Amino acid sequence: MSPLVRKLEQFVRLSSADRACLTRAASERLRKFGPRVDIVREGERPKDVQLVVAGWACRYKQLEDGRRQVVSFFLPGDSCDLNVFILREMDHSIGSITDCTIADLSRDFFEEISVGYPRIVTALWWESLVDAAIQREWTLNLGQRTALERMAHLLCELFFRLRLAGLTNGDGCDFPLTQADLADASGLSKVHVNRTLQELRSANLIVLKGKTLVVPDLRRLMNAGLFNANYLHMEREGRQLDATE
Amino acid sequence: MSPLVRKLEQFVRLSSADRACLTRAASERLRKFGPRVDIVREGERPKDVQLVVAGWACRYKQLEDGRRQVVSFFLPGDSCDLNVFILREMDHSIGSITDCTIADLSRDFFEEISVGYPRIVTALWWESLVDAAIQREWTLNLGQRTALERMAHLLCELFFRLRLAGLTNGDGCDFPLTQADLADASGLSKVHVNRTLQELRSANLIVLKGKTLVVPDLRRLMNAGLFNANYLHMEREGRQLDATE
DNA sequence: GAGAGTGAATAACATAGGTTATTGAAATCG
DNA sequence: CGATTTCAATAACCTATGTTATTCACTCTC
Repeated sequence: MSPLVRKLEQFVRLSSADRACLTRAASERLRKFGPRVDIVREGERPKDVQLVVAGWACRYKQLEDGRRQVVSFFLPGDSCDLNVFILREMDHSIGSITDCTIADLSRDFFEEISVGYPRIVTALWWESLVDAAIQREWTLNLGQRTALERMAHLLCELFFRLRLAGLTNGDGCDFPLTQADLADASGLSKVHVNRTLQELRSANLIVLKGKTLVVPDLRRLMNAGLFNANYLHMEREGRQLDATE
Repeated sequence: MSPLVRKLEQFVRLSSADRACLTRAASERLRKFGPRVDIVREGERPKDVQLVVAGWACRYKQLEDGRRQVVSFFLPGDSCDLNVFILREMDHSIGSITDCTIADLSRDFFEEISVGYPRIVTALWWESLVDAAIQREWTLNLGQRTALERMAHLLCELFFRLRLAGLTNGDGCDFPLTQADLADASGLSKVHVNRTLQELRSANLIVLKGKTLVVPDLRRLMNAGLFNANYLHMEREGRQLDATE
């Protein structure tokens, strides 16, 4: 099952027609990108909604003097704002981190689902509300948490989101971010990210080596990051996920 | 003309029926709140969409140890996320800053406009995309800008948004935020907010006294805050606003 | 109109995190 | 396979911002 379907099913029960519709959307109009290239650039007119079918990407904003902030990560199954096409120009860029496969979803696709696939519409609404909640949480993260808390929080969030998309194996996951990426996302310097990761390692909160992250005890990492998963809204009426599901 | 209508008309041309519909929505189911009280609390089930008819409010998140982050401000005419009612619980609180009048917009209202008022739907889409863009800009603000830039940027944003809603007079506006509010919003300490405001004052970038803000030269304040208004998407096809309109 | 509370200003001092530079180990490449 | 680039680690030093405390000016209230 694709990460997208898997993720959306955490919130809405989808029919097999729904799943087929999503699978089709994620297999047409594909574009492939190498690592660390721009997929969409600030200032361009948004034409489609981008769905990440495979690979990691990020949204980022940059100041004239080069300071750069990653404002969110795209994991497989994530897409950018619905309905962006009503805007005149992008206020941020989207860049790949790893090799990426992107599906472009047209305006027509959204018109199609809005008449024939109400559950998909609900699921996409849910996704966009979660995206907004994540962005608020990042504001809290950058504004209030210390370097150690901030890094622990970020790693928790990524781990939860990967797990939701079915991309973890046990307590580990692929982790292609460099320390420079983490610095851009956390508002810390590269050097301090390094120090902070050392600290997390020596407390046995993470094992991060090569491009693999292992979280031996998620509860402890959550505590270190003051992480409360409520903002990810991983619930469907009538059931709940707990941290270990 | 109400701040809401005035703001939405910056983006979409509304008919008089559209305007009447919005005006009606903003006059039914009103609740009044005193200053500095909670309007919605984290953990509650969202039942309606809140529209601020009058007064200033904010969204905020708090850590267990009391650290508090204001993640956005609500000015008159602003509303919280569309479709929140599909979520089970709020991941943040909404609190008043001044005396506030809030209109509760029901699910039914949104169903009504989605069949009969397509321009309002487009306008609300635009608003929610702008909200998302503002939240990303705050992420950049907290992650990369220095204290001085950050404060200048925040003041620029508020000034632009107030002007869009018709709530400025010339180069001045009401400004009910305390230095503690600014601290919670900017991730700085109260003391440093004070220092930073002094600095902005002595550079003649702002005149802030009592509950009034005057921006003698908006261009200069924008430069100081590395402020680029593109993320507010204040444009309608076929026309543009410039900084002085 | 004295007392209580809130918001702003300022000072003295402390520290978390930034900066610059160097080195080594892996990837990547021609 | 050696050359080049990228990424991670570490050290020495620095500064922007935080902390704690005090005072002053208002405004509210009884």
